[in-house]
Amino acid sequence: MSNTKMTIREMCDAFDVTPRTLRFYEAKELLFPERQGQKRLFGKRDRARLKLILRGKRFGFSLEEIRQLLDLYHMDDQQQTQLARTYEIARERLADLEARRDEMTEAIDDLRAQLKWGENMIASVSTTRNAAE
Amino acid sequence: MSNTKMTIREMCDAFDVTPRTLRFYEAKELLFPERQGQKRLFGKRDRARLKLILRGKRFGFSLEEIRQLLDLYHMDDQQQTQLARTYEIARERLADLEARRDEMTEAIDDLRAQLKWGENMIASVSTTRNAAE
DNA sequence: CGTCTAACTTACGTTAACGTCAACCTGTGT
DNA sequence: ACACAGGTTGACGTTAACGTAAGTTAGACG
Repeated sequence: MSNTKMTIREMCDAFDVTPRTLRFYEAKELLFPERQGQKRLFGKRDRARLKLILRGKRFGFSLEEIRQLLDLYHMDDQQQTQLARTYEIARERLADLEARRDEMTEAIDDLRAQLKWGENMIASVSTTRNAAE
Repeated sequence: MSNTKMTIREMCDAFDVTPRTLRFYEAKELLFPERQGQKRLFGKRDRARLKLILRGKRFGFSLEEIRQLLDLYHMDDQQQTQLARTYEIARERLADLEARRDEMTEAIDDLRAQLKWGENMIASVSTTRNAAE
């Protein structure tokens, strides 16, 4: 089930990462698996976190930056004092993301234009093939 | 002017990078400044390249991946043989970028929802402030 | 000519994010 | 009881992307 605790190997298979990576993330306080004896058990919370971690990496965030982002998703209790502060950080991050997405859209448009140019090139080359010599 | 060759320092000031970074990029064959004596001179082509490099980095691409992307923008002559192949790679990259942008949009929506929740939290906290004790 | 300044080369140092290896524990099957 | 599969903790190795320091060279200027 989706609410079952998973072993480290199940996690690795599910998310395509190595055990070392999961232990590393725990050491860096990005994940907090329970312990049954000395073995790790990853619950729903950690799976959600890992998903966000991997997503963040794809966006080029460092693990440290990701850790801060994760805290935003984790403020279910306490932290009333820092709540407003955290909220502000979240707004900045959002602005960040939006700016990056816009820039990415720009890049996509650039590349599209480049492809258009490439198509013409290919067409030109195939029609001019042996008219040069 | 925009078509003047720039010294390394001018480049650094313009793009906010260090000399070491520019030399490093040259060593990795991402940039190809001319040489006047032993000094480097960066022309329009290298400025365009550097812009794309920095953009790529913001998207989380490695320098090696960026180098391949740059080659797409550089096929002005020769390479007729590999043109079609290069074109295919470019299409894949484009699909890549679009997928990432979509995922980023998803992340943005998630974060927006989270912020909404945070607003309610803040409101709730400030009205319930001393009703607890 | 001497000295500055800006660039250069060479080379070793650093940080992040894991990989890899050795040695130990522990539950399960035979 | 014994082996073994799967997990664990160090601890050292590796790669990417530069930082940094030391010594060299080349043109500008008083």
